[in-house]
Amino acid sequence: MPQTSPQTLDELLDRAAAMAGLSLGEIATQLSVEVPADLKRHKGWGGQLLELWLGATAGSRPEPDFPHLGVELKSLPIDEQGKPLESTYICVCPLTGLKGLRWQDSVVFHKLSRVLWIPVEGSRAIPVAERRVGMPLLWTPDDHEMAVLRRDWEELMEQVALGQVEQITAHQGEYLQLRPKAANRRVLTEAIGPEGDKIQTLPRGFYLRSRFTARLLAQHYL
DNA sequence: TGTTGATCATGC
DNA sequence: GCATGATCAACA
Repeated sequence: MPQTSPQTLDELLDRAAAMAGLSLGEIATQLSVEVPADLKRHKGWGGQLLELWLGATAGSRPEPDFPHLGVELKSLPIDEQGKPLESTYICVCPLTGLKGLRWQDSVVFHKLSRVLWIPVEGSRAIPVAERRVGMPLLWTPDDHEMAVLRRDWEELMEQVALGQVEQITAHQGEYLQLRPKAANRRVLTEAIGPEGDKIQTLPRGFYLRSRFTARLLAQHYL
C-alpha cells in the first residue's frame, strides 16, 4: 500500500481512511515492521509507522510532512473515551534571530495551517499491536482558533525576544505552551539573555495542549 | 488525575 | 546539536 508519496490531497485522505479501524499490529505486519512491547523506548514508533504507511517524506526537516500538499501529519493518542492522552509537539522554538519575526512567517503557523490528525488508541492497558487507528481528520484552524494561537505565540515569543525565556512556564498559553524539547536537561542551545546578551539554555518546543485537541476532536466528531 | 518538566530513538 | 517522531513519570 505505502512507500510512495501521495500526489494529491484526495490520495492522501484515501490512504488515511483506509487505515481507520486497523490495528497498529496489522499495519506493521503489512509494512514488515516489528512491534515493540511498549513505547518506553520507542516513543515515536506509532507516528513513524503512520508516516511510512502514508508516504510522508519530510524526514527531520522543519517543513510539513507532505510539502507539496501543505499537510502536516499528527498522530493523536486517545483514551477509551476518545480524549487525547498527551499534548502534541509542534516544532522547536527559535531562541535567537527573532528580529521582525511575525506570526505568519513562523513555523508554528505554517505547520498548523493544515493538519491531518489521526487518532490512535494510546492507553497503556492496550498492547501496542492491538491499538486501533481511528478516522482521520483534516483540520484547518478557524478564525477563533487562529486568533488564540497567534496571541499565545506572540506573547511567548515576545518574552523570548526580551531575554525572558527562562522565566517562561508551561502554565502560560491558552492553546499553545512552551516546554523543554531535548534529549535531556543537560542539552544547551543559544538564546537571548536578560541584557540582550547571548546565553546558553535548554532548547524549547511548542506544544498544543490536550484540552485544545480534545475540543478539536469533539467539534468534528460529535 | 491532569500537567509539567524530563526523556527516548533516529538521521544527519 | 538540531530537528523529526513523541511518551514517560514525578508532582501539584
